[in-house]
Amino acid sequence: MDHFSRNGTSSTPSSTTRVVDVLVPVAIDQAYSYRVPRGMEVAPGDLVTVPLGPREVIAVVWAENPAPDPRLHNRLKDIGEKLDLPPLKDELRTLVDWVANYTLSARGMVMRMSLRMGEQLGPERVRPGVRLTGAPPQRMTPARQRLIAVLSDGLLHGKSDAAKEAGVSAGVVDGLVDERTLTVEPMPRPPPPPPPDPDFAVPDFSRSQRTAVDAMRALASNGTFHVALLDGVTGSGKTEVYFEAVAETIRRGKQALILMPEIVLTGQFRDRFAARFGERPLEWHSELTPRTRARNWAAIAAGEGQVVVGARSALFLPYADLGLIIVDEEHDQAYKQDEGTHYHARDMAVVRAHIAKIPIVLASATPSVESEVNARKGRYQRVALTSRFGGQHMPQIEVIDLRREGPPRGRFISPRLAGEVRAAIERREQALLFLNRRGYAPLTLCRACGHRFACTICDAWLVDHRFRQRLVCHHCGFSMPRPHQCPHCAAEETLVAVGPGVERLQEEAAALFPDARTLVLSSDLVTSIETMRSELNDIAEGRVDIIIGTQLVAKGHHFPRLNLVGVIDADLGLGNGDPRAAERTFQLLNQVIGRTGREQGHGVGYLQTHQPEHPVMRALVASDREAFYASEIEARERSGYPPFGRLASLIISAGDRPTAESFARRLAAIAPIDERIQVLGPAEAPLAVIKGRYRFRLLVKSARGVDLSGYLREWLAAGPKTKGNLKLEIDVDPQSFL
DNA sequence: AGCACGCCGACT
DNA sequence: GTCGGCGTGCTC
Repeated sequence: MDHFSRNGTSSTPSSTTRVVDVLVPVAIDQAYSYRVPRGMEVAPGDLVTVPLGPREVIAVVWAENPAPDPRLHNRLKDIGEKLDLPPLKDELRTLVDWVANYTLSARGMVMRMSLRMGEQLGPERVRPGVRLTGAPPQRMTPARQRLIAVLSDGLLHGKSDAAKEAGVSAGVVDGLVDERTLTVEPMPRPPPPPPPDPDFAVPDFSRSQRTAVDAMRALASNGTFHVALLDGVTGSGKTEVYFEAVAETIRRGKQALILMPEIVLTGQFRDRFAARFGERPLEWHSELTPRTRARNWAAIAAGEGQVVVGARSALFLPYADLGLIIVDEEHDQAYKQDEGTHYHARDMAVVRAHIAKIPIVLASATPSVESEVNARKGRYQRVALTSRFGGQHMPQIEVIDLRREGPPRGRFISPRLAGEVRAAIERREQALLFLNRRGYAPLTLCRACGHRFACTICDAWLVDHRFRQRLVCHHCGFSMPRPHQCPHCAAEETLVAVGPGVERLQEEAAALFPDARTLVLSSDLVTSIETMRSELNDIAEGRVDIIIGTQLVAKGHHFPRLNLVGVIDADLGLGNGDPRAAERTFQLLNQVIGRTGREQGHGVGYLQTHQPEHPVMRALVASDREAFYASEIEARERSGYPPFGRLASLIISAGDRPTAESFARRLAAIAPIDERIQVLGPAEAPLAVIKGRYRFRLLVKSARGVDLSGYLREWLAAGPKTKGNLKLEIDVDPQSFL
């Protein structure tokens, strides 16, 4: 028992002292108990500050605690203060508990995602303004003259704005303030932007869109829990159609959340939104500055931000009155968070909609197999948009069999594809060469001794990046200068690049089409959103003939002059043992080829492949989506993979192999017996070493409908304690197997 | 001796 | 997650 009371706070609680359970934003699952100071009124959901160890944190009152643990009675501390912010609603607290339970992560960490408002919650900084009120200064200078001219209207100008407009430094402004020519007044706070106008510009919908539009409006006005799968091919006007559900939600005075997989989208998206609603939506993503983050958080909590466009973390925000969720590109893998709390934002969005009893729309041109099955079984309402808007045709797709008509050794563009690209350029059209591989070459080896350059701390080859003149590990970021000598046999200039990357493809394209203007779009070459925007603009304005890109080009960009896509290696994503490989390849290739023929209506896609008979290639060539889903659903059902069975993965990692392996074995050995559940492994994880950590994996496979989280919780509670640098990562419903 | 760094456990 | 405590090992 602690006899040394801290700060005199640990006096014996009298029967009148109220105690509440408070969830603190740290990696702790239980709520902690705090005393409520006399005169303070708190209720579950309230934001408070509490002392936690040596510091003070913002936390949330989670529940009343009428019977505090007697072992803690003299250690309970007081709540600091109650913050003047709207409380977290029941609905959000239930979601936090639900997600923490499902993902087996600490509730404190899940709650933290709702409190990500930055530390800038204090009152808005007042911007100083200046006004011309006094006599001209004794000494007039040209700079002072210009400033006075700018302020001659006698109105209040922002101090830095006025200086900028007059082309003078802030010192000149201060000088005139000292001379009493100008007076400083606080700038009034700019009024919040007007809410989006649901009737600003309602588009004329085509006949084929109208049914879908009606469904969207109906779902939004019913306002109850309901899941719709908005299934529309690229170019069918999906966005404009789901905007009608958003409009209806605004009319009902409620908030709408639009989730997006990649925030790069918001540039073009923002403009489309403004064209429809006359205002911009509120944004939420990791690139926000702390100030904007705090402001947007407060606006969302106060119900002022009526439409929020955000990345997955926007799901956990404390909306004052959420009435609709849209998950755009619902099939996108980027919705899965793979560190900290492992959650799938699309799935948790459905959970939130269910808890809040509101409608949700999942939109995609290539729905995830999970959502497709739900639509087929009638659990989700399917709202289909089957044709492209404005008379555009679906692209035609052809296979180039690399076994029969492949390029010469060391080259990657087949003669037929090269011919088609040449013809396109001659027709003054654009071509896109797609290769989902950054850098110059994925492997470098020594011709003399066979030495291969591998990362020293990961189980991966180093990727040659010629543009940066370095060999780079794509898993940990390690890099080294490109050597000229083999470190193994000391031979000079014997190193050869093996396999293609986009940089090498550009080299080949430049050799094949010396007069064409080429541009590489790859995430590692994107220095800023601004240059990316100007490059996209160059493409749109026709200043580029051949675009060479990775996955980055598949995401939502609109290339008006593009009519030809060549997929350099259509097999790249297949055959790495990942049960979702086929689905992902189908979605990615479909999306890339969907970039063509958006305006002139005769897009063609060429798939270079070694396996033209693969169901993915066949379905793409025949434009037969049904065939793909039918074969994929059948395969999943046969093997008991999601959504017909459930998976969880446990990754055990440690600084040395034996520690990781023996822990994994001990854990596997005590897995509770359950005839509906199989525990597979431990096996070395697909990437056995990352950042110097040795990784083993246990795969838990169960029938559909089994409470996997409950099973895992019970199992792990009885398991050996993780200690030292040994780490156990739990991923319920894993998406990727790497 | 003095301190940088890493590991460990507590946090109501 | 974040802090302090404490051990190890290295040095103006």
